[in-house]
Amino acid sequence: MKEMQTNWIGKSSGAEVDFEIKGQAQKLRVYTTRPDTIFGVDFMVVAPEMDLIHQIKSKEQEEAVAEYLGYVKSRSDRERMSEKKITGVFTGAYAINPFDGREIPIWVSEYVLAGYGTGAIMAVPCGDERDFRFAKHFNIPITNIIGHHFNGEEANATKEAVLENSDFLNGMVMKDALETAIQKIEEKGIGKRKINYKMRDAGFSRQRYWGEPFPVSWKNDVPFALDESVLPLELPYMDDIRHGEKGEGPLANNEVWMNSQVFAGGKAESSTMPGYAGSSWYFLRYMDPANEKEFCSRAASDYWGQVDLYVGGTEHAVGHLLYSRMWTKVLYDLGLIGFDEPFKKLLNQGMIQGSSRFVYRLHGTNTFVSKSLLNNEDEYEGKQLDKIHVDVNMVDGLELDTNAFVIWRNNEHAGAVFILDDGKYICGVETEKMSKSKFNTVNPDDLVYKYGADTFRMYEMFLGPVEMSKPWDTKGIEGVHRFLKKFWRLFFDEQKGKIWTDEKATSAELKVLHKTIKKIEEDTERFSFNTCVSTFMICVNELTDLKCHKKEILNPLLILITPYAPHIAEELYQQLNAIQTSETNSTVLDATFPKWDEKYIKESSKAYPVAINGKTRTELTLSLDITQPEVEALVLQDAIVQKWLDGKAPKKIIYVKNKMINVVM
RNA sequence: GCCCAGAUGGCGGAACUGGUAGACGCGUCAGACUCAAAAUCUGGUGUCCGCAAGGAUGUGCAGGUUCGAUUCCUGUUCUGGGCACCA
Repeated sequence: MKEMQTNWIGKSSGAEVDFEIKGQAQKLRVYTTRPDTIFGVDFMVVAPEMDLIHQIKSKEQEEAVAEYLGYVKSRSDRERMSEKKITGVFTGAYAINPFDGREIPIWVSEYVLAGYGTGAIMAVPCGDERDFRFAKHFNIPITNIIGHHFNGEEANATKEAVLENSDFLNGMVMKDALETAIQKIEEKGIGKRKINYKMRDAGFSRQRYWGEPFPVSWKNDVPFALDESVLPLELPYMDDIRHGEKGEGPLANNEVWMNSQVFAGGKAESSTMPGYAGSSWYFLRYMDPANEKEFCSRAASDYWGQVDLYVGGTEHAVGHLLYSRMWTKVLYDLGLIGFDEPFKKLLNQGMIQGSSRFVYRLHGTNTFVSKSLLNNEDEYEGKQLDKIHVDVNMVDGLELDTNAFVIWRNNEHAGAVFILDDGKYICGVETEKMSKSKFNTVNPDDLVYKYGADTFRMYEMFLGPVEMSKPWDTKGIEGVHRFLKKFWRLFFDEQKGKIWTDEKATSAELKVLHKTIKKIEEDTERFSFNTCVSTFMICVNELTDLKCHKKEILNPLLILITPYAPHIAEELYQQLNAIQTSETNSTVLDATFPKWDEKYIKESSKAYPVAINGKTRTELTLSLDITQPEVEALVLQDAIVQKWLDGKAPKKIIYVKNKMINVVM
């Protein structure tokens, strides 16, 4: 998560170094994260957009350079990104290595980006894969400064190698040499340490209606901030929110707004702010929503403090989390709030994935082959196959409903021919992100309708640990539903109706209740919701066995289960306590969470597993305050232990209180 | 390619600090209730040998540490997610 944010900000540390250019006053400034490799520089590369090229190019290379720049211009950004062709041209100029005076050819290539660093790099082919490929492609000799770590076949970006051919860095491990090199560069006055950032998504405007309007006024193409007295600026109501004529935001169509007095003679900005503008700080506003003077009073934010828990998937790592952290830090630096991180704790819930289904079409035909007849997914009897997503709702398990498939999406596959296996068309399966384009989405409404929201909610929790991703599968939802019905039967009987009593609970019943409270408290605390559900199941099973219908037990249990099955808990709570809706404290949500008491749970003995050489052979029930010598005596008396010892004396007997006993022979 | 996460029965998973592997649920098998069905209840269910008692084996794979490893260490394979010319 931190890593994703770091990548997004694009923080990298290294140095900027100036290289003299042979026969010219100009210098070439490069940015590198690996100054330790400065003796391995075999060529320089400048981004095609840099003006410097025209100043340094030689007469002989002028034409070639012009031709290359023309070629680069003809390519779109997308092409440059997707086709990783190795292209470039020599400028005819040479840089001078400041340490050993070596002449280094300066090239131009599109693999270097103008927008990052200085738009120029020092290329070290033995340590950087891109540089290596470039050097190979243009036959530039490669200097090896890392000895056997470089095999001549591919670059090795290690920091662990001992440097060679590196003058004053010789014999040093690279990661240590890094610091030495930077110091030397600064000493010589030819460069300095530098930390670089590259925000990937810096655009802060959207051409749409919904979003906060910008509090600026445009005058002669210059934006001026509005006076604070006219804030907050509110989005005007609009019926028609189509784009403006030139693709601007919909606000552009609202003449009255665009020229409103608020903008003091200027024009409004037609774009609005992106979603994260508001989502980055709304939790602060929630602390003091009616405040007319400021976004949130310091007293309110000091009182409420940081958000205790942030639950979100990793997909929010940069979009939302990163920006709220930034907002918070800015507000903290301004002294407007007293904390510099918005959230105390982060919980990354896993993603519910889709289980996709595929059909296989013979390329260029309307014939589909059952997966079960294929040896691989690419071809069938020498013919190429197309692997196509099908709607999971037309597939029962793995078997495709071929009739539904034919009429799917307006008879798209009318006239389809199927090559079946034993009368069935078997689909391929893959687990992927749930997405409409993959036709693997399922609608939770159907399940809520059939089983109710409590069952659905509990089943989702029962699926497994929250932070784990897994494909959606409704197998097993019946089990949770049965549990809730069984829970209900502790209160109501189909014939007799209400069956709860005011009788005093037995110690066995209290034990069940209190160990449940303890476990639910602990597991909820560590977000282990799946084990909470199973704890409730165990509790209800035990109370059913005990035929316990006592209010003394059932009432605390209802409070306990409220976060897990809120609707059923509320309903039963109201009935059990004969609450009239007009009464105060009439909801289970206002009830006090039950506390467990050690005295009901405490055990005096334990059934210890007895192992011989680590393998469990029998069990011995022993008092918890028994001593080592007592244990040894009892263990040696045991018939099964004696059988395994076969007359020999054990080497030692390991006894771990409350855990186990192991006899080593 | 790089980074992160995961791998345990037929299935989802449990075992929290190294201490009875498989809790709980699904599925399945057998039985009870019923004219029948639904609902509900009882019992069995990792694999292999055995009538049983019992034994062997078992947490992706190969090693290691330990009296004892799903848990710790080294290597490796597969699956999912994210990033991807950022020097």
